[in-house]
Amino acid sequence: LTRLPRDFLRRDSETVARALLGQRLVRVLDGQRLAGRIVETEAYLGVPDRAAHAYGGRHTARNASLYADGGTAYVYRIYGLHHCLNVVAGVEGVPVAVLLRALAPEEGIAAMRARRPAARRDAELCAGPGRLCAALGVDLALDGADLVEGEALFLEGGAPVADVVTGPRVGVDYAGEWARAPLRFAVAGDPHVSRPRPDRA
DNA sequence: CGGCCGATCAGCT
DNA sequence: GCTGATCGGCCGA
Repeated sequence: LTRLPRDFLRRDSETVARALLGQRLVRVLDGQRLAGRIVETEAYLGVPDRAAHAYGGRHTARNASLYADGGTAYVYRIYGLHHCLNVVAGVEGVPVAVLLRALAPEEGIAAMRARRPAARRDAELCAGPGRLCAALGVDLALDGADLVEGEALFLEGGAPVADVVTGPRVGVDYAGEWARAPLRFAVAGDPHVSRPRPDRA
């Protein structure tokens, strides 16, 4: 139940993406804790990364949070209706981040189910970036939130993860070589990971 | 279980 | 205009 310190997040995004596996994401909604263990992430490397929203230094109203200090939340809407939550890594001015793709639900599971009636099993509640946001009630109102000191959405330390698998990032085929780079990370064999699963060890 | 399709919108990849 | 760092419902097998 100890919070992750900011320096944990002020590193390069690939390091942070690996290190976040096994840590906990906590959302406080109506005074209740909804929480889960992070089991799947993707690293976005910023300016040189064709798949990243900050590719080529792009800096707009939508992605402004990417340029904030490590530990800030970057939330954006995708396909018009879903949301994705990123943990900004690095330091202020460096637009690198880690997309949170899946959680193993631990606390407030009934509340998550109420928000996601389509989920058939607990393993599907937070298996996917849009599903995770729906289950925890994360939307654009939390864009720019402080995940280190904030009260509504924050990160807590968890158990270290021994086996990590890697694979290509999802949905970025347009990004050429960058699409195939092994920048997706998951806890090996964890049933709460989204599909398609990464394979390489 | 796998594949297709519609939903819905901000920034142009 | 077109298209995503997506999901869920519906179809057929």
